[in-house]
This record gives sequence, structure tokens and C-alpha cells, in this order.
Amino acid sequence: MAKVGYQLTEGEWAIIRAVWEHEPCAAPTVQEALVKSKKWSYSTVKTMMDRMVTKSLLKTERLRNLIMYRSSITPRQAQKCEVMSTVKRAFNGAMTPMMQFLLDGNNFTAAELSELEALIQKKRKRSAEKKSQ
Amino acid sequence: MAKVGYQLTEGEWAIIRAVWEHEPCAAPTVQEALVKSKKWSYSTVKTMMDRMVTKSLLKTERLRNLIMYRSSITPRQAQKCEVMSTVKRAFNGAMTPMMQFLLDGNNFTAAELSELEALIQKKRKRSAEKKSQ
DNA sequence: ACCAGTTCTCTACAATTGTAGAGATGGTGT
DNA sequence: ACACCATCTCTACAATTGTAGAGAACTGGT
Repeated sequence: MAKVGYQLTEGEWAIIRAVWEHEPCAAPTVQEALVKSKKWSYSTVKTMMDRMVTKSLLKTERLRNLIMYRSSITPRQAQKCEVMSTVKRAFNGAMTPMMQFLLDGNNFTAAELSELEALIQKKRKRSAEKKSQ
Repeated sequence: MAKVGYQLTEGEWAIIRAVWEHEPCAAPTVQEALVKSKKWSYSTVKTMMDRMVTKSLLKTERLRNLIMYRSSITPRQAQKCEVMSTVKRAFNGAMTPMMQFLLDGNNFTAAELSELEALIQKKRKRSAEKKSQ
């Protein structure tokens, strides 16, 4: 029952990224995975993970005396919450202005632009189909 | 010296949006502007605003016994920080996947799709020009 | 049965954020 | 000179987040 719309903190993102990559996994695994980027002690990582369990961002399962963690939300869900919160806060909830802002402010390569264009075309075709059904 | 890369909190966004809309303005003005959406007391608003001055998100100027506030960062700057933080956290810093995610997950109208397409075309033309110069 | 190593539990603390009351202050009209 | 109103200042507190130490507990080898 991970509540929708919850925005992860920076620390939680770091943790859950590591969990996604290694799950099911124990806390020491996550700590080791993160020791390069964040230099958190074991206690720090474990505390954060347990708090995330309370929030239903992770879930646990005991194997003997080991506690295995898994994510309770998918990357897509987490991304969606993050993006939604940004578009709400910074663009008054309007997706298109945000897209414009992104296109406008960033240096995409020609290849990337083509890719995006193709995506839009596909999208457009699909919505046309829907309409005609 | 508003440090780049600082991500506003939800409360700070609410405040600064009101400031952008009314600046230069005094704290009571902001409080009134927000009383519908957030029902913060005057003290709450004033405290937040003063903390934002400390962080150089707002700046002040005394007129007689009134304190007038102005923003120290533009909407664009704030939007950029917000978006950058999202792309970093949730998309590993990669802009294009984020665009794809956005396109993929949202219902744009045909008109919006065209608009975006036009933008991309413009963008592409401009980068072609740059190359040939 | 005991030791060592691994992992867990409990507790704690500072900074930040959201929240607000109580009282000080400074003009203004009379 | 006085009282009132608007506004400001100071102080405070709970929840969350980042951070971690100290010691308990369990397991495997001897």
C-alpha cells in the first residue's frame, strides 16, 4: 500500500536505486553498493531502509537471521511521482509548458531530437487510431 | 548569491510563487494571497519568508516601518533547479529518457503534440544552422 | 560449549521544515 | 498625549531527515 504521490528524498532515492539493482538483498549489500557515492555507515543505511519499510517503500522478509529487502514500488512509479511533483510545483501542473521548457533549455543532439520526433509521431498515430475506433 | 542547484521545498514554492506575482510586496500581502490554498497564519508565512531571505531566495528592503520583499531568483531559475534535480534523481541525469517518459505516460492532445513537434523542428533547424556556421 | 564474525536493534542527536503564539513597536487619528 | 491597528520580532515545538555508535544476537567452525 505504498501511497501514491509520495516524493522520495535524496537519500531514499539513493537507497531504492541500489535495492532495485540488487533485490532481493540484505542491508549490508546495499551499504556496500552505496559506499562509493555516499559514504554512509552501515547504521545509517539500515536506519533509512527501516524507515522506508515503515513508509511502505520497501518490504522485508526474514530468511533465518537475515532480513531481505525488496522494493515495494517500481522505478516507473517512483519516476512518475517525482515528475508529477515537479510539474505541479514548478509548472502549475501543466505538462506542455514543462516539455517546452525542457526542449528549450537543453542541448539535445540531432539524434536525440529525431528520436523524440519519432516518439511524438507514434503517439499521434496512436491517438488518431483511438479516435477512429 | 542565491546558490544554484538549491531545490525549493513545497512551502517555499508556494511562497515564492506568491512573491513573483506581487513583488515588491510585504509579508501580509503574501499571507493573504495564500490564505485560500494554504491556511497559514501570518507568523507562519513571515517565518518562512525570513528563512528564505537567509537562504537568498528572497531579499528585503525597508520602507519606513514596512519590509518589502522581492524574489532573488527568477521563475526560470527555480524551474531549472527543480527539473535538474528530478532528472538527476529519477533518470540518472539523462534528459532524453525523461522526455520519453513524459511523452509516454501522459495524454497530450493532438494540438499539444503538434506544438511539441513544431518546437522540435525549430530546435533542429537552429542546431543545423549552428553547425554550418 | 565457546569464540569470532556478521548482522541486527536501540538509542540519540543536529539540522531543516512546517507551524504558530505572545508580546514589542511604530504610525495615526483625535 | 493616548489608544488603536498593522506589522514585526522572538521564541518554541513537533515531525522528518541525515547521521551513527554501542551493544545484543545469531551462526558456523573448533
